[in-house]
Amino acid sequence: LHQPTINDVARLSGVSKSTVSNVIRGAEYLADDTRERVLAAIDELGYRPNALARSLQRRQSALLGLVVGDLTNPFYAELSLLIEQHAAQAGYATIICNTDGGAEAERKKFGLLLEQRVSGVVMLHFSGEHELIASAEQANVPVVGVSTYDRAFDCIAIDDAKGARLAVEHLIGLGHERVAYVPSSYPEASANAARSRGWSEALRRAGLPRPAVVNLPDEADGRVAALAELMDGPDAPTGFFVGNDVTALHFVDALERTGLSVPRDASVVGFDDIAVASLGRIELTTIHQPTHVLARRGIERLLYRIGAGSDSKSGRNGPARMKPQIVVRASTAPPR
Amino acid sequence: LHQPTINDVARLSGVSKSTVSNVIRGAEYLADDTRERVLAAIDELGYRPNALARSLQRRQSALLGLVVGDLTNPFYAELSLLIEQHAAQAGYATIICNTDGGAEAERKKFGLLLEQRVSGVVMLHFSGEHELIASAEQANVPVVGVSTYDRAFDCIAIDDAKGARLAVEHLIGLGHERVAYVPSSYPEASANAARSRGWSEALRRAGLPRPAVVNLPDEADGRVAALAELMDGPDAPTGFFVGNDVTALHFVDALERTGLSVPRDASVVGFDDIAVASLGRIELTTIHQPTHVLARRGIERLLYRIGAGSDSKSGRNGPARMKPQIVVRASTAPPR
DNA sequence: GTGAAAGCGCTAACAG
DNA sequence: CTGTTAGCGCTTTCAC
Repeated sequence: LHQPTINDVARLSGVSKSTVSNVIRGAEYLADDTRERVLAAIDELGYRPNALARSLQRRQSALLGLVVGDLTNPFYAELSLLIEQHAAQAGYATIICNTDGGAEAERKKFGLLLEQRVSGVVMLHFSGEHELIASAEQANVPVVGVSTYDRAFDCIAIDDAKGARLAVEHLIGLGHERVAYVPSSYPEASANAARSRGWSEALRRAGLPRPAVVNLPDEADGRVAALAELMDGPDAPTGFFVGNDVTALHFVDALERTGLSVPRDASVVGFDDIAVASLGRIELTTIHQPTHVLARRGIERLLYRIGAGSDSKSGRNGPARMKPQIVVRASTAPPR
Repeated sequence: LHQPTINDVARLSGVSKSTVSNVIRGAEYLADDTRERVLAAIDELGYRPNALARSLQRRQSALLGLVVGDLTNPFYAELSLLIEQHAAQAGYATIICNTDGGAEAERKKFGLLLEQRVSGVVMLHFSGEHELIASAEQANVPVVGVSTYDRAFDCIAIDDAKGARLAVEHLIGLGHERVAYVPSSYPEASANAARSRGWSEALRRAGLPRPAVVNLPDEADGRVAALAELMDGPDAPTGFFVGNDVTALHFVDALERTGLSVPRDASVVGFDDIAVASLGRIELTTIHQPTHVLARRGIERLLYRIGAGSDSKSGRNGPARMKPQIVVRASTAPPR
C-alpha cells in the first residue's frame, strides 16, 4: 500500500539502510555480490528513491524554477522547451511558472518556488521587483535571466539596443524617413526600453525625426481603428519597428485590415524570429535571437552558480550580450 | 547562513514548534496574541516553510507533473499555460516535461516525476507505454489525459473522429471528391488514428474513394518536392484534411512553394484552431478545440482524484469527449 | 566493506 | 489553547 522505502529494500536484501543508500548513490568499495542482491531487491520491489527525503537531507533539491511571462509566445515556448531539456539532462526537474507579465503573479509564484526549495531559477521575464531577487539570493538560490536583462541578476541576452538599431537602419537603408516604434504588447520592461533606445539612436544618427511611439489597444477591432487613423495623414510613418514578432504579426494583420498592404504601403520589422515568421504567407523581416545559445549558456551559468554553492558571489558575472542578426524577408521594401 | 526553520521562529517568539506549525497551517483555537507574536517572528526572520519537509511528512507533495509532446506547438503551449494556472490556483506547482513525442524521453521523465513524488500527472501526449501509467497508479499517483485519449487513464478530449468528419464533410460539401488525409508530423498516435478513422468514415458515407495518406518528409525542401510530385497527376487530391494546424501551416506553405495556391488549387482544413490560424494572411479553416474547457476539466478531474486519495478507483470515469466545431475561414473553397 | 546512529524541517496525535 | 513526542525516507559520519 505504501511505496517501498529504502528500509524495505534493506530488509529484503538482508543488508542495512546505509548499504542500500550506498548502492543507490553508486558509492565505491562495494562488494559485487552485495550490490547485486540490493539491485535485485530494488527492482523486485519497484523501489524508487524519494527525492523529497533526499533533498531534505541534502539541503539541496533537484528542482529548478522557470519564470515565463507568456508561454503562449512561441519565442518563450521555445526557450522554455530548451531550458527544460538542458535541466533534465543535468538531472533537474523544471517547475514552470507563468506570470502573464504581472508583478503580483510573479511575486506569488516566486514564493512558491522558494518554498519548494528550488536550487535555482531562470527568469525569462522580470517585472523589476528587486526584493524578489534579493530574497532568493539570501536564501542562497541563484537567479539568472535569459533573454531578459536586469542588473539584479546574471543574465544572458541579446543586445537589444543593437538589434533595434539593425532593424531601423535596415528600414532607413531602404529609404524610409518616418520610422515609428511599436512596443510589444506584453511589456518586457527592460527589453522594450533598450529596443526603444536603439530605435531613437539609429534615427538620431541618421538625422531623422522621431515619430510618436505607436501604442495600440489590446483587442483587434480597436487596433484596426487606431491604425486606420494613424495611417491617414500625409505624415504617417512608412516604416515600423515592432517590439516582438507576435506583436508584429498582429500589427501587420491590423494594417492590412485597414486596407493597406505590407510591404507596399508600409514596411514592418519584428524581433525574435519565431518559427512562423518564415512562412511564405508571412515572410516577416525580423531580428533573429539565438535561442539555443541563450538557453544553453543560461543553464550553464545557473548550474555553475548552484555548484559554486556557498563560495559566495564567486560566480557573479557581468551580463553576457549576444550579437543580434537581422533576417531580411518580405515585410520590408522601399517606401512608395 | 542557513534558512530559518520553524525552530528559529519558535525560539524567537517563545513558543513551541507545534504552535508555530499551527499558526502556519491556520489551525483553529489559537490565542490571538500568540498568533501575532508568531507572525511577527516569521516575517522578522523572513521564514518560509520548507515544502520538502512538509511533503515528506504529509506523504503528499504540492507538485503536479505535466507531460507535453511538443511545447513548441502553440496548441500545447496554451494548454500548458492554462493547466499551470489552474494548478497554481489550487496551490500546486507544475513540473513540466517535454518528451519530443519519444517513448524513451517519456519513460525517463515520467520516472523523474514519480521520484519527485508528484501528486498527480497530466498527459498532453502519451506514447502508449501502459506500464508507465500502471506504475503511477500503483504508486497512488493519478494520471489524466488532456486532449489525448487512452484507455489507460482518465481523459478529457475532443471527439477526434467527429472533428475529422466535420472537416471532411465541409470539403465534400464544397464539391471536393478527392480528399486526402495528411497526418500531423508529431505523431499523436491515438489522435491521429481517430482522425484518420473519421476521415475515411466521412468518405465512405459520401461514397467517395479514399486517396492514399499523404506522409510528408520532415524537412522543408523534401516536403516541397514530394508535394510537387503528388499534385502533378490529374487525379491529385483537391482537398486536404491535415492532422493539426502546425502541420497544416507547413503544408500550405509547401503547396504554395510548388507554385500552387490555396484555396484556388487546393483546399486545406487543419485541426486545433491555434491563434495564428485566424491571421488575415493565414485564414486557416480548422476544427476548434476548446482549450479552456479541456484544461479546466482535466485539472478538476485530477484534483478530484488526488483528493479522493486512497478510496481507490472511486474517481475513475469513462473518457469525456467534447463536441468539436469547425471554423470556416479562407483556406477552403470549391475545387476548380 | 558494512552497520549504527543522528538528524534534515516539518506534522500530527496526544497530553496537559 | 500549547507543548511533548515520534517519526516521514534518506544521507552521512564514524566505528567495527
